[in-house]
This record gives sequence, C-alpha cells and structure tokens, in this order.
Amino acid sequence: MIDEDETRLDRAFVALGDPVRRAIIARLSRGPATVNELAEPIPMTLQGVSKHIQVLEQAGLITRSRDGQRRPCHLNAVALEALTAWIDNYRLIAERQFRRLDSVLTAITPMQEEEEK
Amino acid sequence: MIDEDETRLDRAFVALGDPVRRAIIARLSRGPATVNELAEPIPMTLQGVSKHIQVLEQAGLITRSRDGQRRPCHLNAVALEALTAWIDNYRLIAERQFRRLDSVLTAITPMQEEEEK
DNA sequence: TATTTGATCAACCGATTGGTTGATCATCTA
DNA sequence: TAGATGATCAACCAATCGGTTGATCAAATA
Repeated sequence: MIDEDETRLDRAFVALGDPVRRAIIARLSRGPATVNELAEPIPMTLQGVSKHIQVLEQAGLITRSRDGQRRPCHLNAVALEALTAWIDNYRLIAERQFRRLDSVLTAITPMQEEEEK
Repeated sequence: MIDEDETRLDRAFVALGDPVRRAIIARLSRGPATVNELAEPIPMTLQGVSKHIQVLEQAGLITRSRDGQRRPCHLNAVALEALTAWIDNYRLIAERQFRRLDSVLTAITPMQEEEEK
C-alpha cells in the first residue's frame, strides 16, 4: 500500500488516454448521468461502456451514487485537481528553463535579431 | 489526419500513466539529459528506457536535439500546458457543479448543521 | 407474481504494451 | 584505421487492454 498514490496517478492518466473515456468526462461535465445515458451516444455495447466507467471510477476520476436500480456518475473535481497539480509543477519548471536558455542565447549572440532582418 | 490532436492527447495522457516515464519527466525537469543519463538510475535495459523515451517523444512531451552521437532530451512545456488546459477545463466545471449542489442542499435543509450537533 | 429495465459478471479474443536479447549503426577517439 | 561508445532496430514473449456475447442480478412495474 506504499505506492497507492503512484498507482492512483497511473490509473488516472491512463484513464484519460482514451477518447471514449474523455467523452464520458465531457458528458459528465454537463451534470450527472446514468450508465445508459452515458452509453446512448457511444457506438459500443452497454457492457463496453460499463467497463470504461469502471476504469474511470477505479482511477478516482468519477464517483457513483445509487438511485434505485440506477448508478448515476459524477465528476470528481478533487482527482482532476491532483492531475493538474502534477503536470503544472513540471510545466512551470520547463518554462523557467526555457526562459533561462533564451536569456543565455541572447547574451551570447546579441546581434542575432539584427542579422536576421 | 482529422483527429491528429485527439491521438496526440491520447498519447500524452497514456505516456504519463507509467511511473518510469513520469520519473523521466521528473529528471528532465532538472535539465536536459542523454539516453544513458536517463537510463542510469532505472533498473532496466538501455533499450527498454529508449522505448519509454520514444513514447514520450511521440506524445510530444519531450523533444530531442543532437550533440554528436548523443541525443539530449528536453521537456516540452507547450505540450504540458495543453494537458493542464484540458483537465483544468473540466475540473472547473465540476467544482462549479459541486458548489451549486451544495447551495441547493443547504437551501433545502437549512437546519441540517444544527441537527447534527 | 411475471416481466421489464438498469447494470454487472464471466469468459473469450485479437491487438497492443512493456520488457528482454542480439545485432546494427554512427560517431568519437587511441 | 580499429576499437569503444551512445543509441537504435528487430524479433520475440508474457501480460494487459478494448471490445464482444451470453448469463445473471436487483429493482421497478404490469
């Protein structure tokens, strides 16, 4: 259980790496929906869609409640926030590196802009 | 070629769904590195690491330059930004939904907090 | 109670993935 | 020029994935 966060992060990223599952996320962003409602526009069997939903649930990206025999799905904002936080961390570092490299280059070849004109 | 963006997004998310590849991203956040340098701390053959790097490159998450026989890798901030933008969009919507639901619930059962005490 | 409906479980299958070993390529260097 | 080095290519393998069909379950309804 020591790498529980790691596998959770794995599952979340992999889950988003499928266009069907991203379409489900997009649909849920307009409000909760049942399995049948989510499956309706997708050219796939209900069981197939159900599997995709389970992947999203195991990744923590969605949660499910119970309403009689229906199982409404909801987006989980907290999980999405964890993903953006992870990516954003490295994004900012990469951007900082790029700016630093840029300043080094302009310091080495200060006439570059003029020459290109 | 109509769904080029879609498959690019697929590849990027799937690429991040592997702890080895995320470790490579983390290493590159401290500056560019060659294949050998990236492979050194990873308990895997050089060919295995090379494959992971190719996955990251095809996903657009890293770029590669040439320095003699070396192929230094660099983080691609632009690709990371596209990912955060995608996730953040739905995250914000989900949070807004949650707040709205919250306000509806407190409006329906205004005495809930008191009863639970 | 019998039937329909929403959803899952189980088994299967082809395609893809993640890793290996062995060979090869291209560049650097003695 | 002859090795040594950085990196990739090719073939293979076990495991996982994405989808199907068929059976089943539990709740709603006639």
